[in-house]
Amino acid sequence: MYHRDFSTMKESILDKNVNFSEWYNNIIRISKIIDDRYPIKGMPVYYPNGYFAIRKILNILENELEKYGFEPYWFPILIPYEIFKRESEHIKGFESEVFYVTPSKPVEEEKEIKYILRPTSETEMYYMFSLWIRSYRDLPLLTYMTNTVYRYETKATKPLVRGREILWNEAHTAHKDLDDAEKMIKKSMEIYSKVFWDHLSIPHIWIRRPDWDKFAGADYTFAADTILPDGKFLQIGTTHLLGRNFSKAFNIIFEDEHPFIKIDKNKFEAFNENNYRYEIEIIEDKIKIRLYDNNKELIKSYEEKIEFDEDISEDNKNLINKINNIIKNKFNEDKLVNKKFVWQTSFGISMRTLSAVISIHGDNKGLILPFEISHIQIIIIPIYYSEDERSKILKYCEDVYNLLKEKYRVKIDKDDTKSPGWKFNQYELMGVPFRISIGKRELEKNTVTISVRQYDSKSKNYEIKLENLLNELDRLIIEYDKELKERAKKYFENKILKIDNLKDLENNLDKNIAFKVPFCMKEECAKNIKEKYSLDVRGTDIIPEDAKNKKCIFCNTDAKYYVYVGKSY
RNA sequence: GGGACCGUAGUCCAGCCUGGAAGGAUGUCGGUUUGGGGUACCGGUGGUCCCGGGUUCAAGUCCCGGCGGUCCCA
Repeated sequence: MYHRDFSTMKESILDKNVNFSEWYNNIIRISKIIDDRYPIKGMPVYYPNGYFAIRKILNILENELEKYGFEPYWFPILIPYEIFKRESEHIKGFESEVFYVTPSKPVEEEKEIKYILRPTSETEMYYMFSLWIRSYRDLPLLTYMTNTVYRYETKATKPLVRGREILWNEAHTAHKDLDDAEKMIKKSMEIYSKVFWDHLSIPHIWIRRPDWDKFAGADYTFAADTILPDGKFLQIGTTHLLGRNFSKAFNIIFEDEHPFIKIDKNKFEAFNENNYRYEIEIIEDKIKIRLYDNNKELIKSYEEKIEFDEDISEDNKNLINKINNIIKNKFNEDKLVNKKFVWQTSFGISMRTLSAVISIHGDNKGLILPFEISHIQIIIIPIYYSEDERSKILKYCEDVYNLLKEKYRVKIDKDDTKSPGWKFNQYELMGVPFRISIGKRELEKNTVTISVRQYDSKSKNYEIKLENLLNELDRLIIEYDKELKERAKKYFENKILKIDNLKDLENNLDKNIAFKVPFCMKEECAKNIKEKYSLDVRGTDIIPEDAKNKKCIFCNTDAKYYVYVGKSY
């Protein structure tokens, strides 16, 4: 059942709507995406049809990042264990699933761990960031790395979805203040949505993860979730505001123009030479300043009225001067320190994206790939009945191939041992968008027959004169991707049901959909939901939707926000 | 983290309960035929029965451990 060859296609059970999980497991093998016979759990081998698509997706992303000013870096695959341990929350989140590396054949007595395989690259990169960053002029630092990371998954693995080796692109940035870092978070979501929707037609929503589910070491995490045909959420991209958690652990410090640091919407802080902390809060027309010592004890507090100014930022010279003067005059402070920890973000997209493409666009005949990422975009299939015809038709195929090869990834299948019908089915299975059949008919009329991959039905055929081929292709490709996108949009329309009571949820549990419901935002309640319904609380909208006049549909206490709940991968 | 099921030819499987000669289909190779939606036939080829240990005169089959896979629950 697990490793079907093309030959057994007729017998195989491949109904996406009846048993999605089985359909997925079969399709990724028979459509030449992966070969998971490699004898390590969670580490399959990727065939060209799969690896090419993964690389292409990551290339699209790299281009988008570079347009915004990101630059590629390469860091080693090994991280010294000592460095990995530095950020306490981070290590808590990852230590149980890292691969530990011993530098040579381990001797029984020497069990000391020296290195780990990177499970994600924050720690190794930020070790270097602390050496590179000196001045505000070094910021923002915008880096990305397309690489592999390793996580020791012990339980169920699923090709492309959960494995021990992950191909992905991770971006890491450092900024002078919170505003700048949050702008980056916004931009990262824009870039990712462009990749998911504009290029790959994957419908998705951005969700603010609840605190108990955020990235280890982050202040908050936003995730792009899509929903697969079985109604389960699949996370396909994440972006994290790391705040100053890592810069404090790794000592990533820069010297700024001025000493004030924006730490919240209307809060600043600053430090004096003794490392005493000033907290400056601006509320409507008041400015409040508090001074804390090293033990976080309040030493002095002061407030006064100011003219309200909309622009609360370090760039507002008026405001900064005002604060400076108060501190100088009322707190007798000569010098505030300009050295600050950087604000950081990190975000990533992995090959999981391909599993979403396969799951959402594919049908019972096989894969359907967006034109841009298909390894073979156009397959030419010669059809002939005699030796004499064969050479003429192959020559004609070569002519068509030469016409297309500059612009498209095109291939002629000259294999005589397979019938044309067999080939039609094989390339549809592999998700090749366009087929060009060339036989006697086309040869005589100087045309080609283009067949376009259709969802769950036979290809649509167009007979086109050779001189119109390039123009017609342009048009058909746009139409192909447009249909793909419209189908995906329609697919997603009824995937999330917004409801206010538990009965409606219970009645729809078997409908392969997700839900949006009023929720109390308590972790304990989320745990109960998981236990009782196997549903995860995925989080709120990025700007949470208010549910203050509602009751949490699970525990019936006052609700705070609407959250997304559903089964998940 | 807990549980269920599974691993036999390149692939998909039967055989295991009840121990006694390694099977089928498909692929692959040679040939004939066929070719516009998975041609048909003839002949050949293909096995560390996942690995290690145990029980037994005898293990694919029973027992234990590991590796790998699928699913369910947390």
